[in-house]
Amino acid sequence: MAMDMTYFNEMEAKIPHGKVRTRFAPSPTGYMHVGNLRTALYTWLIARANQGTFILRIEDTDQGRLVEGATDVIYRTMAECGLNHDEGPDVGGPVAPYIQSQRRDTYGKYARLLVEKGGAYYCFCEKAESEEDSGEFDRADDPCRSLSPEEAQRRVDAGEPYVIRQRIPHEGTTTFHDAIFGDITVENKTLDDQVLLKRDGLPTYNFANVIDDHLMGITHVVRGSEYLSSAPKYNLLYESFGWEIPTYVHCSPVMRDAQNKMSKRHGDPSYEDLKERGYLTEAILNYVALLGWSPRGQYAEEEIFSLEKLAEIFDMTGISKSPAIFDIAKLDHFNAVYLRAMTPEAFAKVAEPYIRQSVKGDFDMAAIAGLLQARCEKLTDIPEKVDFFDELPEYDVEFFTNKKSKTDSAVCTAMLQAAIPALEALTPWSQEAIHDALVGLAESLGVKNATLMWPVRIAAAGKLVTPGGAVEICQILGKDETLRRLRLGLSKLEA
RNA sequence: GGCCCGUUGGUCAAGUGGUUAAGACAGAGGCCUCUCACGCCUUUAACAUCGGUUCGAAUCCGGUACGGGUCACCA
Repeated sequence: MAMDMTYFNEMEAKIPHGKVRTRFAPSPTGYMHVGNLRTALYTWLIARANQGTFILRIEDTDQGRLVEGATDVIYRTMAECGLNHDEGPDVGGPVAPYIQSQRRDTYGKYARLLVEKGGAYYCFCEKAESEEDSGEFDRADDPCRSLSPEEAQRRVDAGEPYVIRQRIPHEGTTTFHDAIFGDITVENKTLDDQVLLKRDGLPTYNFANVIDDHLMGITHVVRGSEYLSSAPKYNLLYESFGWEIPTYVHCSPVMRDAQNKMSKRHGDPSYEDLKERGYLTEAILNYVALLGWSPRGQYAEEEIFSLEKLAEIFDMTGISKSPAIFDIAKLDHFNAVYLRAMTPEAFAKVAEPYIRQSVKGDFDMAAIAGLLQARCEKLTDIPEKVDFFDELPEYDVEFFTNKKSKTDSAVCTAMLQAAIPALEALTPWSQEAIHDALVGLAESLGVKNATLMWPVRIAAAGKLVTPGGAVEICQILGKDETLRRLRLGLSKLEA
């Protein structure tokens, strides 16, 4: 009884050929791990570096794990990162649908086709729960494997529940090639007859992947190295179907430490968490790109790359085999580099909301941002640094004493006594004017700049460490508020 | 336990038989300087281990150790 091949012929006819096609296929869990983001990035880069097509596919076969709004997180993250897709659930494409739950009948048809071709068989065994952790590895042959096709068909027709299992040869070896790991050979007897189609008619992940990747014309299968050991079974599947085998690109995981992967469960940050912690998208992407990949040749000594530049120079042979530990300190550095590289205007724009967290008063935001740009690694560093503008903090008179500036309370008293009238007389309250006045004053008093600047800054800010010096702070504070604070400092010293 | 994979400074990593074994982050020291930063300079620190091949090995081959993955009707 020959199968009607019309359906399959139609499906095959739709497959695009000739161009590199990659896919990112997340399952919608509600957030993007750093590892996922990196996989998405590499997948996108392989497509872009080869003028290929990048596809987004949603793997939602596990209905029990569906999370509300989870696909939105994926769309938003991808869009925010600039990892635009050419085909996907939202934009459609020639091999739609791109959501696995909408493709379910396809898998069943292909599973039965595979049975027909001899690469799979019906299995009527009860779910074997006993063998869970039996510690046994040489599992006995499944009894259904040797059922005659007629017998199996008869039981299927009789309505007996079944699964479809892959028929793995007992003898020989299977070799597959991975772009990162090279050739890997395993003995077929170490492979088991995995379930392809579950009792409920839904495909297992491994089967759905093979079917979808083939029908969508995927040329490069990029995924985590945890799938390395199932790759031989994929090859056997492709061979049974008589399909072309794609290029495998297995990526080692991003680790939190030497032995654990990054995980939400351990509190490791997702992409969204990192954004919330004050990191820029560009910095995150740049860092993540280099976590497990490095450019060769002329770019080997550089590490600041825009997404566009990466798309130009990315070469998947630079992906490393060993896992990489996520180092937040290095991300801090990348973020700082990106922050400093922004134009003052652009920086002021992203910084303002953070400045506003602690500065409600009417101050020059651009000027405050100017103080901050070279002084923060993360945007979240900001609020704490500028909290003295709105309100002068309570501070200890001891702050006035500083060895390096050669100040103590007596010196500071004298300095403030001289500084107050000098500043009071200033008409244009500009940075330049304040600077000239104070530097001139220091000179006429015969002290070094620091000796005068220190008490002025302490009195103006009430903090030992501030972004910017006395001049900038006074300017931003305004004349009245500066004088008020300096007088307050003086009375503190005289008390 | 079987099978598979990995191992260059604390971290990311370059390196593909001959190098003083890059570079970056972090650390240390210094310069600059009105505090802190920025910037600049200097500096500490590595080929897991044992054998083999070779005139010569981080690079090739084996053993060992350590780490990871996988062995689901999960993805």
